[in-house]
Amino acid sequence: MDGGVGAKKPGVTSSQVAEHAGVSQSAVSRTFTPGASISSKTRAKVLASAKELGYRPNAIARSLITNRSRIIAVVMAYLENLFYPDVLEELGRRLAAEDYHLLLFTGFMDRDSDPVFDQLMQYRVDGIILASTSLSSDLSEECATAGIPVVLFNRTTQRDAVSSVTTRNRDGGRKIAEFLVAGGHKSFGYIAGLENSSTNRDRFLGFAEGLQAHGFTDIALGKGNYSRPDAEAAARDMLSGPDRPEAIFVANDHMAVAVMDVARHEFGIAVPEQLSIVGYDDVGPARWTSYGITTMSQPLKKMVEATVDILMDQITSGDIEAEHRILSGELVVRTSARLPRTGIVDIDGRKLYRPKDTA
Amino acid sequence: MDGGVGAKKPGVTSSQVAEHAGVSQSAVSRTFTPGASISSKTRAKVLASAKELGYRPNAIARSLITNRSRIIAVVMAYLENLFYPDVLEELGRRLAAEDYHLLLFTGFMDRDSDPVFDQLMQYRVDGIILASTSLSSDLSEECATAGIPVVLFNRTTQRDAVSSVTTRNRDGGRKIAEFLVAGGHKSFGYIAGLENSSTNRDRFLGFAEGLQAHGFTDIALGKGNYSRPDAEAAARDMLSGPDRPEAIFVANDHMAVAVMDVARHEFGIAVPEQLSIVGYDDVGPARWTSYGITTMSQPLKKMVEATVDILMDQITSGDIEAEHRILSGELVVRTSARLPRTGIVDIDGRKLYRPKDTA
DNA sequence: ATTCCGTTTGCATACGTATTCAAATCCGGC
DNA sequence: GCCGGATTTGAATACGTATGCAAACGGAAT
Repeated sequence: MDGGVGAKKPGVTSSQVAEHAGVSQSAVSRTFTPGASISSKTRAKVLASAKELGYRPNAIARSLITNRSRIIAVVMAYLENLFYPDVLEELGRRLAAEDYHLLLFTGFMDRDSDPVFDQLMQYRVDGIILASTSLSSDLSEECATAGIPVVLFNRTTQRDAVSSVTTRNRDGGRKIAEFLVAGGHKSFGYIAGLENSSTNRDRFLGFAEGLQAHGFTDIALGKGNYSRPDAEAAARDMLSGPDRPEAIFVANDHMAVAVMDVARHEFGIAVPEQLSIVGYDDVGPARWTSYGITTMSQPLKKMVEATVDILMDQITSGDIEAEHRILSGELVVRTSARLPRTGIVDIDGRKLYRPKDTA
Repeated sequence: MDGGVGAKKPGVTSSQVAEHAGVSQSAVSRTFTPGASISSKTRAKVLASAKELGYRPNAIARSLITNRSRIIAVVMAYLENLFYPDVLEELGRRLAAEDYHLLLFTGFMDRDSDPVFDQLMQYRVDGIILASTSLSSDLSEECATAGIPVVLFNRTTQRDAVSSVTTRNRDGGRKIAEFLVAGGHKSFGYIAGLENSSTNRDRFLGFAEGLQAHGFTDIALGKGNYSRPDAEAAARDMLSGPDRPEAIFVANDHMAVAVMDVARHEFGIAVPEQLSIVGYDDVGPARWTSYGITTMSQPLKKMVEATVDILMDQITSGDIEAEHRILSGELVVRTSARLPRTGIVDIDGRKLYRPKDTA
């Protein structure tokens, strides 16, 4: 139709290298296939010719025949929350180490990320990582029957078909409750993430349980939806009421920072003297001295490691059985919340909350 | 179970669909090729069969024959600087709109990103975006002869072979100098990014020029290398000297935030009363009320748009001629620097520095 | 020299799709 | 009912690589 446009140069093929080196195309292929049967002599010849011609194996053609793309699809949202760029970077590192590559899909918030699913499948990716996103049940079913491993990162689902990597969010929420109660607080608030996310549900559940164990049943609620503007609005609402809570647990640091800004600069509230704020994730800004957020850490590197482990296992074994890895974090104590009298320990530079009794 | 290892299920092929629909494989192909010659009747038949069998065109096989992967490689570093995740998200959006996909390579700092180059080329990507990274001259040459467009994002290079998208960093630096001089400051400091990056050079050049125009030739220097720890160290150094500057221009917001933390919380310096800080980028944290960094904005969306435009143009035209797009930013005035008496205008909610005379 | 076994090599084929070309079909106008 | 042009169809081939298989090779033991 359109005359003579878009001419990407052909590129050197293995046959051309073969001819130049005076060997068969098979020999060239074997030269670049680790563990293939080839003499060091012809191998040297091939490598010389390849270098001279500027040959590079065509991964596309290779994929077609091996039925392996060596590509992992990553679907990720909330990139403005620094936790996820950090995850992305670590994922890139670890996948590269396994000689896998990362096809990124962004911008699909917490709802099912079905729109990108077709794209994924068309590229015959070897695995899928869903960070802060999920998949409708029939699609995860489809992955299972297609033999493509799926790992949910920082989310879980009831469905059995897909694996997941999370931390003990419920324990984390409970620990935060213990910490705040031990700190002498008497009234509490919770600013939620997206309400239908498992992470948010579990954190709140644990928090409520922990408070209830000490007789506190009343929790002021706000909806932050993991978004900074929403969290600010929720904070304004919660702080302007007649009896504002003494302590607020915010579902993640990204929002906790926003809440702190609102409290200090819009309401002139001193943190932690007049208000305690606790977050979750232990993300970069939480450590900045302007904030110093007390927060439940998530072991990012271990989580990524587990994710890649699961994928590699399932890819090489061909056995797609849902596996759930649940890791633990620490309550990192900084300056955004009033301290309990006891239970704070100092471990290689970090202050952690480790009370004696495990309730 | 199947005895072998790693059995990804075969997947439905166009031939299977063809057989099921009672047509030829060509017909199936044409059904999924927009603008191909096919009757609506057979098209309907094919679509029905495709749906029933769960057929999805194999992008890998398609690439092999069209010589187009519809994949763009993005090499990106400094993901801990929120500017880049924002870029990434916008890139993802825009590429998806053009039905292209994003193969991400991370972790290659400002030096040439040659290590990943082989990987890129093996996947026969249709284009390459280098954000805060460069390529050695022979490799960019290789791209040119291979007909693969390359765009540098937020960097430039002398070499003609590759395109680039930047902002007027030199003008930006100069404007910041004007702003600070107009604000009555008498002594100045500069905390640099990576020294061999064009962005850093240009910003400093403009800053020095602007100061010199008003007779200031002495600038305290620190090396931040675009890294938070380095910027903190440089700030400590600069602020602990006997005559610390009244105003510091930090090469980007990511570092400016760190410098501000050090000044306020380690040295107890009031900002902006005792020290003015100006950054660059207008990234998320610069807007947070704890910081309120006065900063030169970079028009992120327009930059990304220009980047994708260049790529699409060059891909469809096949004409790889280096193109350099240079956009302009604004000096966004917040609370981290003392204000000049005049020149501040209010434009839909943002305060900008727009002096009358363009020096 | 001959035999035998292990290693290396080349031939042929397969992967799943797009596209060229010629054959087949359609449709309105006579 | 037939013709001509436009549209639609299918057979064949190509894309660049990996791999099963049989043939060729190499060297050591006889």
